[in-house]
Amino acid sequence: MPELPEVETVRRGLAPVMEGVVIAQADVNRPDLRWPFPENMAARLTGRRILRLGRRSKYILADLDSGETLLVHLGMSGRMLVSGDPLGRFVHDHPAPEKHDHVVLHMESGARITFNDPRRFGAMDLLPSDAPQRHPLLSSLGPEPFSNTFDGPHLADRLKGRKTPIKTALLDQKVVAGLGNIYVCETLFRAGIRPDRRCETLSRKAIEALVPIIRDVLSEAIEAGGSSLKDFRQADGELGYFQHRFDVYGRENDPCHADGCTSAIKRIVQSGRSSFYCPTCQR
DNA sequence: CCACTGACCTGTCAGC
DNA sequence: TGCTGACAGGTCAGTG
Repeated sequence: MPELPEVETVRRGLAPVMEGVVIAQADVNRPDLRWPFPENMAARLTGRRILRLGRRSKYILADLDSGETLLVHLGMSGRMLVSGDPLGRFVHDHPAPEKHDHVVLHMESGARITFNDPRRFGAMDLLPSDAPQRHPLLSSLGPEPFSNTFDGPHLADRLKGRKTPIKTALLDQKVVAGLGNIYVCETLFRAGIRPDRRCETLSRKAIEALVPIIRDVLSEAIEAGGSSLKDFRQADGELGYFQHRFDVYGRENDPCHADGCTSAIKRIVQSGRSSFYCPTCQR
């Protein structure tokens, strides 16, 4: 579900409750999510202090004092909810257990982190902290959108001559990490480019101009606490608010937001996924 | 290497 | 009310 802004929002919510704190107990309620959990995951988490909570693309990475890092992916419907923090930053009482609470971390502080994922497209794994990039899920990821290695020339080189639609290319995590369906649609609206436009027909200048737009869209979404459609919640259970600012995503037949434009937003399906765009503003 | 398809799961909603 | 089918934020394996 969650794209980079939602994952970053969750990470920021979890960090004050998890960083520097020992995992007193780990409940692992089933053998797998999308893939089997690593061997003895509960035992490898129990008693370990979390040194730092990081993020790479849509993955949350918790460095442990054992030299291992816990990798968490929220898939489409995953949530990580905090309850019962005694320091009062999270006032929520522990909720009653729910159907899809697959992993529960009981922190030494009294806080509890519940991983709930109805569709089970999420994942957890343990990897060596000193070489996270060797993990198969991380090894072929492209640059982080906010890093210095993601810039106009990189993107232009990466897309040069490709016949694939720009929408598909921006969803490709090897090109840039962290974009998903929502933020690609919003980016292309701001850029004035139709989602079905083939990369090879775009000028180098037009491709380079996408870089600051991608950063703007993502940082505005992080600022708003992500986007809540059906499932997404921040770590404290609150909704995100960026969905109120969508220009195109989910707005089929609604009026275009651009000044003076009287067109309605269109929806098309590209490689099995919906794309939304304004047929007048995007060419 | 590139481009496309189907698969993994469950829940929700629209339409009949 | 109840059934059916379409659809959902992601990503991988398999095919040509």
